[in-house]
Amino acid sequence: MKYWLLKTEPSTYSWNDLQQEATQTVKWEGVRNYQARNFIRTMKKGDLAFFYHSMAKPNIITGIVEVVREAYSDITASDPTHKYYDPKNNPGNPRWSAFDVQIKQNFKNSITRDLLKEIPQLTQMELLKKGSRLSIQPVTFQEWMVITKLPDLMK
DNA sequence: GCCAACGTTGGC
DNA sequence: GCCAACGTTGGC
Repeated sequence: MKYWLLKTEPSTYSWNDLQQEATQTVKWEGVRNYQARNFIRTMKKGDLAFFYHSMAKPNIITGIVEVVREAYSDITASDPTHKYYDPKNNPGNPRWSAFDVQIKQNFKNSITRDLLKEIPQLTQMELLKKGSRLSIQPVTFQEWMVITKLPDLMK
């Protein structure tokens, strides 16, 4: 099993939006970056991911989601009316992939980016690297273990 | 194949 | 709102 971090701007799609979904599941569409797409294609059912709010005040990890459907063709790329439309997409050989995630755990206390930056074991984390823009990032087992323990410590 | 120009991301 | 860093595009 692998671990991930999924970035989203809450003004676009938030943790609260996900909680409102009938099945607490969402199609993760609109990724238009090759590196992120390649990660999507390695995802397996049961993989877990942190749900991260970027461009927010403050930036936080809100909880954990589980991959419930593995990579499939992102149809928004071939829909001219969709904001994620990609005119260069070839529907016969789709260039972009989507996947589905479902809420696994809601952190009673969100973990702020500021807190993550204070943890010595996380200095190498992709999210915290200068200039890091990847919207889908692998998280190491060690990082995962450190971070999942934080909500309890914050009580 | 190089690289300048451009548009976007995203922390601060 | 600023601006550094990044990925993509396109002329050459």
